[in-house]
Amino acid sequence: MPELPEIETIKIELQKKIIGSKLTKIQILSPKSLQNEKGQPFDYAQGLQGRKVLNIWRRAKILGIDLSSSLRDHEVAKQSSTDNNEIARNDKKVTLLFHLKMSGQLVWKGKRGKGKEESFIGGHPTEDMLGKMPNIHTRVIFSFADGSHLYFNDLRRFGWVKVVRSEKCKVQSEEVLGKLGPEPLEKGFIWQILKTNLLKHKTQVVKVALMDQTVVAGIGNIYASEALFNAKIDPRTKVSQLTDRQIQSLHQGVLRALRDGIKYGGSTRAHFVDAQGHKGYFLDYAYVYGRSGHKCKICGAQIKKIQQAGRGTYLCPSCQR
DNA sequence: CACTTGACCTGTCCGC
DNA sequence: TGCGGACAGGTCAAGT
Repeated sequence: MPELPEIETIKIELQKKIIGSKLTKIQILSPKSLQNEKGQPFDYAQGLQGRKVLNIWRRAKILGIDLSSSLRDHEVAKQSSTDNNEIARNDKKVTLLFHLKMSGQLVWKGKRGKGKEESFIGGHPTEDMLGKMPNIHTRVIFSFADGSHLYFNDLRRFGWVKVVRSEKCKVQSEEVLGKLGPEPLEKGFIWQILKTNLLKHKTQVVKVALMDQTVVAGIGNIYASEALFNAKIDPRTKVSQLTDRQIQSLHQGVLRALRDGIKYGGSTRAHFVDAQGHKGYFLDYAYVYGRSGHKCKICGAQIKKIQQAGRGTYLCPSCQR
């Protein structure tokens, strides 16, 4: 379920696990999944070996892992293209960018302390989440000097990992990150900003505008439905019809949905220790998403599912009007 | 220009 | 049980 809260949780957990670790090996099981800045296959994995994890960050739904410059000199691989060598020059810092899209997962497995096996998973939920690793959906494996591994799994192969120059991320270049609006959980995201950005899409329906990454970064189909429920706004309302008061509620609704997502989705599902496999995840706590036909947790009315811009939207016809 | 649809992939679930 | 079709959390390009 990779929207902002899931990526945020992965960020926090991975920070605990791999900052300072040295990359020893990268295995590419699906060549299209590991890309260079241009989106072409990155075939110079050797250029990443020996680098250390400096920092892990998130922007919208993108996770970034900053790597140091290479500690050793590398022979230029004969088979690799010029482009890829340029990106992974051994004197330059590089960053791994991850986008999980619909079905991506990041799984970390390793031993900490006295040989105790630990695992962590974040992203799309599947039944046997900690089953075999790697499995048939594993696309890239990153191995570290301490014997731990980070697995990038992606059933539908929409997701990607990109190797980019760190300097491009510092300036938040559109070229590598895409066009992104404000980070909703940062201080500067006040309701007036939401209003200004929404009003650039006056004719659109509010739910569709909320999912536009240039309006607010990181909201996908689930949290858009949940935020509108929290705000008691009908998702079919045109942006131009919204009152200031409604935009204020929506602003609060967005924050609440995302924070709850981090609280529940994050901690209950994404954090696994000793393969204990908790089953609950954010959708168990959702008010409307995925609950069509069920009773509204607030008023008891039947939750309805409609179609907007080709995507499912869930609402409570009684609470949201 | 604004908005919708299709494509990218592979899997699951539901009805017949 | 088997089979076809609809559907799935994201995003970009192409089409209307």
